[in-house]
Amino acid sequence: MLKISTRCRYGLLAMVELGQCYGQAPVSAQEIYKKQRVPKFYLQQLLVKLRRNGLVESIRGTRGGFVLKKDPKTIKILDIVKAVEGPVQLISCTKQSRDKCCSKIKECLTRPVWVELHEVVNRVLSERTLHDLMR
Amino acid sequence: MLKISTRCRYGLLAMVELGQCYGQAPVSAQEIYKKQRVPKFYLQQLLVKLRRNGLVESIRGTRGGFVLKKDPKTIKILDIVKAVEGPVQLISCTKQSRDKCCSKIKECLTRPVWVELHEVVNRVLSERTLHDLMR
DNA sequence: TAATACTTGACAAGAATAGTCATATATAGT
DNA sequence: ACTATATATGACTATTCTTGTCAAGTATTA
Repeated sequence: MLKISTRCRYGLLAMVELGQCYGQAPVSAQEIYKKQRVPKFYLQQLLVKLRRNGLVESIRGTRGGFVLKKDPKTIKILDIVKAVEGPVQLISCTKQSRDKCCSKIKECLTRPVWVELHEVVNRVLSERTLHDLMR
Repeated sequence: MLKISTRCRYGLLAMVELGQCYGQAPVSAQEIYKKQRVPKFYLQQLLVKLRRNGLVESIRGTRGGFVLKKDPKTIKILDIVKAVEGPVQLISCTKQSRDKCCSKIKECLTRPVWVELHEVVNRVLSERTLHDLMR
C-alpha cells in the first residue's frame, strides 16, 4: 500500500521542531515528544539515527538536547527519510543497485512504471528542504 | 522504505501477459507462472482479486484461463494496484478520508510533503495504462 | 552530588508480506 | 459418462517489518 511509516512521520516531525529552534538553545527529546505526542522511547531511537547520519547534534546533560547540524535550507527531506529508514528504494532493479536485479531486466515490460515511480518519489523528496516546511 | 510489494509486481506482470493476448484465447494461470517464474498459488490468489475487481474474466475448464475484461488502453495501472492491494494511501489524512485524520491537521507542518508524495504517486499510476507497457 | 538528558543494545507484541495447500467446482473433449 | 484441465474458496503458516518498550550506563550542569 506504500504507506508512509511512523518512523518517517515522527522523524520529520522532530526535525521540523528542531528547525523551528535553529540557532537557539538545544531542544530536548522530552520537549518534542510532549509537543508532538509521539512515543518517548521510539523518538529517542529516531533521534539517534538522525545524529548518526549527521543531521543533528546531541548535547548531553542538564539543559542538553538536540540541535540541527546544518541550515534547514540545506537539509533535503530525502536526507531525513534516508536517515531513519535507509534508502528509498521502491524497486531493487535501479541503476544504483544493478546487482540485485533479476536477469530479465531488458525484457521486463513492467519495470518502466516502477522505475518512474521510484524516480518521481526520490525527486519530490530531494527537491523539498526542511526549510520549505517551516513558517 | 516504500518498497513495491510482490503482490503489485506479480499482479502487473500477469496483467501484461494477458494484455499481450488480448482478443485471443484465454491464458491459463499455468502459462503465466511458468513464463514469469512467479509462485503458482500466490499468482492464483492475485488473479482472483483481479477478477473480483472486474479487470479480468475467468473461464473454467479445459482450455480455460483468464482474459482481460477491458481494452488495455482503458486499464490504468492504478486500477491494477488497487485491485491487488487496496487503495494507494500514503497517508491517512487525505481529502478522501477526513475521518482518519489526526486533530492537528491544520497546524501540521509536515503534512504538505506527504500529501504531495501521495498525489504524485497516484497521478503517475493513473496516467499510465496497461497499453503503455506493451510493445 | 543530584538532577537532567542522551546512549546503547536488547527485547517483544502485533501486523503485514509472501506463499502454501486441500478441497470443491466447472468445462471441454472423447 | 468420464477424464483431464482449470479455476474457486478459504484456511493455514513462516518470515519479516513495524512499532514500540525498557534497563543500565554515560555525560553535564547547577
